[in-house]
Amino acid sequence: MNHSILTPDQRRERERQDTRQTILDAARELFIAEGYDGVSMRKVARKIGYSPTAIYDYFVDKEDLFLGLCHSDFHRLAETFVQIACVPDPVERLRGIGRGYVGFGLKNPNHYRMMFMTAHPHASEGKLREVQMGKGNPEEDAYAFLLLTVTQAMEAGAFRKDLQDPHAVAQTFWAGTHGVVSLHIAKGDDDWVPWCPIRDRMELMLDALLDGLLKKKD
Amino acid sequence: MNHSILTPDQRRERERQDTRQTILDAARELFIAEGYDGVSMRKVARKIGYSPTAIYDYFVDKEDLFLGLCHSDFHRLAETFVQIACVPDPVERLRGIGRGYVGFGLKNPNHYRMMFMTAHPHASEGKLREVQMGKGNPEEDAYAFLLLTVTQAMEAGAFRKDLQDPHAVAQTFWAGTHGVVSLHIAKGDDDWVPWCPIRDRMELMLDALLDGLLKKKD
DNA sequence: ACTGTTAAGTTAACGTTGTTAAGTTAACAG
DNA sequence: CTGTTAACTTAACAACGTTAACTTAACAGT
Repeated sequence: MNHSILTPDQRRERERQDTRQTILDAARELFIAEGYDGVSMRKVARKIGYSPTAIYDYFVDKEDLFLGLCHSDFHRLAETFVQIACVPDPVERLRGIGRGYVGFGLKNPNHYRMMFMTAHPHASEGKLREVQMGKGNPEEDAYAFLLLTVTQAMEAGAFRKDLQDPHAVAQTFWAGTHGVVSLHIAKGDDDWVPWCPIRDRMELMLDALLDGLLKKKD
Repeated sequence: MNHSILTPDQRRERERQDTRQTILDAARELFIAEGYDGVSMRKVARKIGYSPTAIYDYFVDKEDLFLGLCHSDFHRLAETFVQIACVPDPVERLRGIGRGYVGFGLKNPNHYRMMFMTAHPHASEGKLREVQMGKGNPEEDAYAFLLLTVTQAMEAGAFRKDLQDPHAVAQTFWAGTHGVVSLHIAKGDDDWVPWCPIRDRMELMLDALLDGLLKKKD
């Protein structure tokens, strides 16, 4: 092990990343359990035995801390999509993307909420956040992957011929799957709507939406 | 005017409702402009020249105040739907419901957010809230109206014959429209996705989803 | 006209929040 | 040995939602 030959600078940098990760781990556990508003900086600090203000040496504010978590979740989402890339039929691939997307939201409801159900001011003020969240990051990659798949299906002549804009199709597909998962997260516990099983809703959405977008075989 | 023949009890009750409405009006304006988290009880009170705690004589807490606003918004949404009831073709009526629903969300994004994009604990604790938000209120009515329209279209034989559960169809339709409007509210300002016009997205969603649900004419 | 009750509204306060400023401590570089 | 810097702490600020205790005025009953 090259443990002892590290320069002090290197060692300090590694310790810094370790501490950063410790904060992230504790914060993740809390955010998953209690949601964004249910977690305070003081709670996170108490959990790792630090003072609340120490966190500000690693994250500029509370949102930045949560965004740090979302960052790796975007990565996981993109990884899910990459696994789907090997499915040969582009339409089947689309279905897989939909299932992966909904499944991701059901597994990480609080992060999904932060990622896709709350507006971030990011673009208008700070530029640091633009770099962190802007084009080229995993979220962009996820949309880019969806767009690519739609384009491939389009080139294969799978869609209705009046559908020429891959963005329109991709965004509609996204909206459909997002509707299923976000409605479930926000309202799935309300018992005055006799909800069908979430899996059925997902499959029906994929079936109907794709069927309505695809070229009719006659 | 029967102003002077009111008993003191009646007059006081009317004044109470007036004050309540004053609070609601001020709160609405603020909530629409600044969103739920951007508004504090103190801000509302300052706007109407009352002390912050006076509001608590009319609303049990901040959420209750906002729910009071949502209440009338649900009413307005239901009214929009009632206007659609006269459209003869049930499928066209469904399309109208979708347009009305999305339009409502675009016009009242902050209220839409509170109504459909945030989970309320309501069911598990207080019973006052159950009465206010439970079955029979306009939100239920809106869903009931959608369900009724779906059922009518189903009885008219408009849907694929493998679709037997009107709840499944209604919830999928809801999810589709909700996906369009909620994604726009949460992410419509992000410029790293080249969004199509929201109206196009809505129409394509309605087209594709309905087409995928309806019986094929062959 | 006096009295008790009640509603409407106030001020003061509690505990919590996100965040900043200033200070401490220890490790490093020259 | 000294100056610098990173890591971390304590103290504090302003704002929050909310409660408790109080004042003020209008009413009902006698």
